[in-house]
Amino acid sequence: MAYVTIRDVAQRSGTSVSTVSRALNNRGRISRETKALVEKTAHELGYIPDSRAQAMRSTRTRLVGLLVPDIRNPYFADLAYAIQDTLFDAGYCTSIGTSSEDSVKQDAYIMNMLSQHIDGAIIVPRGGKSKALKALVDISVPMVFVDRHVNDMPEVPVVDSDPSEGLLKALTDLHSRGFRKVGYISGPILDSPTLQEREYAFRSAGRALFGEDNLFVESTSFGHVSCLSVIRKMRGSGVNAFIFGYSQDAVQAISALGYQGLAIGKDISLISFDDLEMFRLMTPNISVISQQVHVIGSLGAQLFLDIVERGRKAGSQRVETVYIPRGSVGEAR
Amino acid sequence: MAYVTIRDVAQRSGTSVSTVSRALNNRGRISRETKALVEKTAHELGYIPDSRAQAMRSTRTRLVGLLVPDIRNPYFADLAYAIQDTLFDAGYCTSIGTSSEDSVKQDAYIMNMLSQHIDGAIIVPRGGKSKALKALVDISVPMVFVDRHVNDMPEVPVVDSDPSEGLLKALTDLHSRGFRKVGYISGPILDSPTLQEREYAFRSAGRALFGEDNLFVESTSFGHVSCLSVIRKMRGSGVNAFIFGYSQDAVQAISALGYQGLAIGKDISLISFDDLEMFRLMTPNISVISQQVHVIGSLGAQLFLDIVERGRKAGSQRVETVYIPRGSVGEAR
DNA sequence: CTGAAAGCGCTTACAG
DNA sequence: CTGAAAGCGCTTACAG
Repeated sequence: MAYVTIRDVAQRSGTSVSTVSRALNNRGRISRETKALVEKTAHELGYIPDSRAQAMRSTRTRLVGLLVPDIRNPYFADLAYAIQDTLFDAGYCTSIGTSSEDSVKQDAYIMNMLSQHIDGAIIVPRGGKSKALKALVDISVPMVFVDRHVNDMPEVPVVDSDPSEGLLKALTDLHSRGFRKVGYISGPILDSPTLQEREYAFRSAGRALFGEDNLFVESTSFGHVSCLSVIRKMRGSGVNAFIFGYSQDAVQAISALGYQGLAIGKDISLISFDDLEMFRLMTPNISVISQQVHVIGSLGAQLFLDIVERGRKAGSQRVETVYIPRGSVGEAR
Repeated sequence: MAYVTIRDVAQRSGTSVSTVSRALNNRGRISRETKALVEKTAHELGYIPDSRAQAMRSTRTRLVGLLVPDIRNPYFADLAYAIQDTLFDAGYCTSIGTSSEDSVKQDAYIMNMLSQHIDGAIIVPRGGKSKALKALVDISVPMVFVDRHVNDMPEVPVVDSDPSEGLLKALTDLHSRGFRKVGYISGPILDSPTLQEREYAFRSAGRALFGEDNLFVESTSFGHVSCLSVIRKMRGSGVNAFIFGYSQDAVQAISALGYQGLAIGKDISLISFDDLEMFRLMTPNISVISQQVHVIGSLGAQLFLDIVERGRKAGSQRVETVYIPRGSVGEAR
């Protein structure tokens, strides 16, 4: 562990510490030759500036903390990727942490980030206004929430997804193909405002197009309600088109239906939320309502940069969902 | 942005900066009451130690850089999760970076990490011995490679996966169920030593059990070779049991076979590498050869901790794959 | 048991 | 255009 310091560079190039600093940062007046000499020496010695020391002087670390519930969830992985990508291009280093949907871990991670004097935080929050979240606001660390919001913290801008547009397009497609009844499997809705909002949006748009009586909605919140039995029941009522609010339910249903000899896109039509890679790999390709997670991520990062670099406190934004029709939706018969 | 410093705590508690430091770090002799007073004051003021300043004195940052090719790949997401989890419990903060399978980005990220004076790095390397990788070794930053190795860097310990055990068990299962021919779809093998090793291990174990002539191997390296056509061809030769070296091919095959009305686990038996969550959701559940990514991750982290905390330079280790039989394998007929 | 002082590696006014 | 000095927030010998 032998780091080269600015002092080493100064000695070797026969200049002073301050001259080296200026040469390397293009700040202040400096002669062409000195600059060239210093740069050459720094390179030869393999000098890497110590960003901690830099940060201590400038109160800028160019480090942002990103906190997601679980990086193993493809949705959050995509989100993290998009955010990190945008921030990297803006010269920021992103430190990704995982809260495991656990408020205690979330807070531990935030305190850790705070002790590194991050320039800001992008957070998919869980639970309410916790101690660490409050600390962030108290120290007035630039902050953006993504995908979810916290009830008592209206001062923090939020970028999340608006399900209505995608659902409307999906329902319109089903209707135009002759379906007159639609089933909606809303997933484990209990603890998830996101899933709740999707169900609500489904009901609103569905009512107008199909009429209240032709909407069949069921959640899989409770362990004993299997997504398959729900589908069977609905099919008994003449439902042949389904929308899944929760993509895991869709994955489960698709293979089970195939196994039962039902052809997707012919015997049964279905659409799922979330444009997962596997949906594009399957036969037939699965129609989806995409949250455009990449847009959410880069927009969240943009909002953050607006606050940090331009001191502009942007308002919350919603990203429209988009319906992507593919082979899993056929004609009604 | 108003951070409370150690000086604030000293003033408020009527002590000195050094006393506060000692009280909070349990170092040196200190009276019970002073310690209690300082702790109380620190808490009241919401003091968060500046870890950059701490690090500058102690030459330890408790920060480790983790570099994976793409966090959106479920395998790497699992790996990152396991590593971060282990390191977190040991008191380290993990900064996850993404190289996008791009040597330039990889190097940029490493230099960035280096400038934060990380205590070490855990890396899924791509390509050969790059400049930044060399810099890490030069500064003798503790380092471990995971999942892959770099040819010219034998000094860096590697934790990766050994495909043979799992393959042997999988093949034995197929044989005991009466299958006498096996197909192996090896995936886009061209640039992947991992996939190459799997195919090689399949051939070795398969030869002993089934005989050279009953092994059918095909890669999907080239865009125009579809995994489905390969399966069709092999079935024409009387093959009804398949092993997939590359899980994406399996996902694709499973839904396509279901769509064609073939029942998995009855008409056709299959096993895939990688214990993906979706394989456990499908009907029937898909038998897999698990890399035990969680074990690889925590072992990698352990190896790293051995180096950093105990100065013990551990050797490379291989993690056995494990065969997990499930419903997608039936009896031959 | 406690405080004043030095120093980690940098940047930034301030002289010259 | 260049160098000496102060100071960012902390820890750690060193006196007392």
